[in-house]
Amino acid sequence: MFVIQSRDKETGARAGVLKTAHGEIPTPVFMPVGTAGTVKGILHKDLKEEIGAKIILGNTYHLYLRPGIEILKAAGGLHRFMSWEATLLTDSGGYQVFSLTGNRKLTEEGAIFRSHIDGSTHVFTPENTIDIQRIIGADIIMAFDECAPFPCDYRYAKKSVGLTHRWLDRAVERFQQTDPVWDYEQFLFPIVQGSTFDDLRKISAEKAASTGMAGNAIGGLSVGEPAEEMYRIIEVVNGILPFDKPRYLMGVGTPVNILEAIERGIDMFDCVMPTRNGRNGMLFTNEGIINIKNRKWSHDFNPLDPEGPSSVSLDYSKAYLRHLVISGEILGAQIASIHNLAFYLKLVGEARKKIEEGNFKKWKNGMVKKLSERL
RNA sequence: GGGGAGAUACCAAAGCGGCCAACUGGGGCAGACUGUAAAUCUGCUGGCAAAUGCCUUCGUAGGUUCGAAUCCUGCUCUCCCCA
Repeated sequence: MFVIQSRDKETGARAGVLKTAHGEIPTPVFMPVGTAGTVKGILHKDLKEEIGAKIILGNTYHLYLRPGIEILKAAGGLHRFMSWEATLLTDSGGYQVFSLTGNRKLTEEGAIFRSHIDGSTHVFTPENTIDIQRIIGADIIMAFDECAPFPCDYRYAKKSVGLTHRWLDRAVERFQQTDPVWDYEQFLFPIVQGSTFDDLRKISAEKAASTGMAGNAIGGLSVGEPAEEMYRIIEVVNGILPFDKPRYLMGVGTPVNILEAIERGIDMFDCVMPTRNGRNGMLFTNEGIINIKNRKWSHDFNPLDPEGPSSVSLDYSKAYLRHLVISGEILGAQIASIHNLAFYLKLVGEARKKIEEGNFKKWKNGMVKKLSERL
């Protein structure tokens, strides 16, 4: 499902292509997050044409609660339900184990959740999250894990990793014993955990690799730890994960985080930052990061981004977007999201090009400096 | 002409003797957000020192009181009802 096409000589960066039943995806790739079966506020047409997305995410926890698997099954799976014919990846709900602390209880069997919608109780297990993801029908599905918080003491991290590994065995077994509900192949990715402890991360990477799945993911990062810790862990883990399989760094991150991770051999990314932060007025541009709500943009009638990653970046001015976002207008959220996503996709696309051209390192260093700028 | 109600910081609106530089909304300013419980959340919003402090504010001019946005008197203005 994955072919590496070129490698950077100075770094661990690589360019490849990811193949699923719903298309070919050049890597490195950024995957917009569409938790509830929608990248909030964005039409699929814009996702494809303006942003250039070939793969987006869905979330098992959210889709299971609403609309529910009965409807998703009746609809013919999520692709059909949401009319998205390109590739889909679903997270298992593992992250909700982390973010819904207080509404959940962990046991050996799985996680007992309280629905954030109506308070009802549900249980997620490694097995039923595979079953649910079979029905949802994403091309790439994730193992159910525990995403440990940061900071987290060694004892807890070790215990947590152990649980995640036992859950992984069960998920792989269920995955191998079942067939896709729909007529195409699905791939299961294990998730490496271990907090910020190198030895735990090593054990976890070995565990993930040993499953022989088509790709691997690194979870439990960008949860509050310093960026340098994250980069170190990526290096440790990528030293062990199979080289010829795709590596997915879950939930990361800022443009700089992504470039640093590409340099260390990551192929896939997802993050809510371009959409959520965009809705809240944060814009990633070729000039630097801007808070469009700030007064200083009130009379700036220049395009959002003169280098225009998307047409909206050129069609609308900073002053206009500021007005829309401050007024709470829906269009503001849409324009900001489209622009930011296009920016992210273009950035990783550019990284790919530089890897192929053999001058990734130099380009990356220049970009990191530029992208750290706060305007 | 007669009767009644009210004037509070950018706006709206509480407060009706000390705990009031003054509740709360809105607006304004800034910040946060990393496998989306998020079109959400947080802080600040009289001036100056910016920590404990000091100074000027509640239509206006006086008064009562140890002490007033809060009580009394005059004045100005606004709104409502009846003629």
